[in-house]
Amino acid sequence: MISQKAKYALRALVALAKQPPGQPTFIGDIAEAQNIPKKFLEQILLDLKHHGLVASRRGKAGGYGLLRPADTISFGEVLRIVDGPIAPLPCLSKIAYRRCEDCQEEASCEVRRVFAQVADATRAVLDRTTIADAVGANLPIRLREMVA
Amino acid sequence: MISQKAKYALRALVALAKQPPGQPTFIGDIAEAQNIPKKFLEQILLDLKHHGLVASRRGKAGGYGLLRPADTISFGEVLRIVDGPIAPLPCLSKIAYRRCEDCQEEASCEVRRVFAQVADATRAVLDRTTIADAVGANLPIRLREMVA
DNA sequence: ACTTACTCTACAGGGACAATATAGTTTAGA
DNA sequence: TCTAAACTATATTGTCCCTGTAGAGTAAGT
Repeated sequence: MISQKAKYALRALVALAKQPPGQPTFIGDIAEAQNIPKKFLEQILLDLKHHGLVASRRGKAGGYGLLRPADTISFGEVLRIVDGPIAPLPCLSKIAYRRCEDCQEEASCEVRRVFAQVADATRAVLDRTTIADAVGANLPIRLREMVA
Repeated sequence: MISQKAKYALRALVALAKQPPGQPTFIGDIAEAQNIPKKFLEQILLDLKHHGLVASRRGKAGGYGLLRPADTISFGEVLRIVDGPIAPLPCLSKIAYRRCEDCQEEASCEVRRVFAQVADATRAVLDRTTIADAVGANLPIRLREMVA
């Protein structure tokens, strides 16, 4: 299960990607449209900003916008920022490897071997799919052809 | 991340599968060999027993053993018993479907669509791989050929 | 009977999750 | 300049789950 926070983050990024670039979008608008508690969304977007995914402008005409093109932001990257490692076992994480204290030798661990396959399959989807893909998949067929 | 409990359950089942069938194995022996807290393992095996994966005999010559052949017990089944749904979102679970209260319509949810692929890929591995596969993968090459 | 091992229920400590609260800072526009 | 709207930042709260312990009870072999 991914966290509620990660789901919010992805939905917010998709919403931002649909917005015309250049002019920022209010947190409040995203929160309302996406049914996300506003103060919670503030934290999330702030976090994404610290990681360079979005940019903000303060003041009355402020708001948030994507800092990088939507097709360079993968689901995997967002999940790692918000939820931490994707791997189902600490001993399979690339960004936060940790040995399992309770198993003798990693090389012969049957459980690890199976979950390594799971991790590979998961990463194949999450690191390949971008926010732009998600937005694109939702366009009407006709429109999608025009884009392609 | 899968829970520690699920990891213990899988390791215990693999250990039982390696044992000669017929005679039960002590919880204490498995706990020691696999570095699992004994009382915790008791709970786990009891749970697996209630779900028909293992059987137990009480008394001095008691212990646990697999109730079904190891090649009929999939990793997915064990995980669902111990950790609950495998799906990364409640709205993608087959055994415990729950609508996401906070998203408008499921059909057009971009996040859901992406994670549906993750769920499929994950299930493809977990529901296809059995305890017997895990045990078999660990045999020396020569022996594996003899089995095959 | 007695020992050993399984059965079952209860519960406790810690940490993560999902917010909420509060205080402060910045900017646009009247 | 003044102020409202918006972002920034930190602290706190309540709930739930994970991991593990404790202890009393039950069954079976010797």
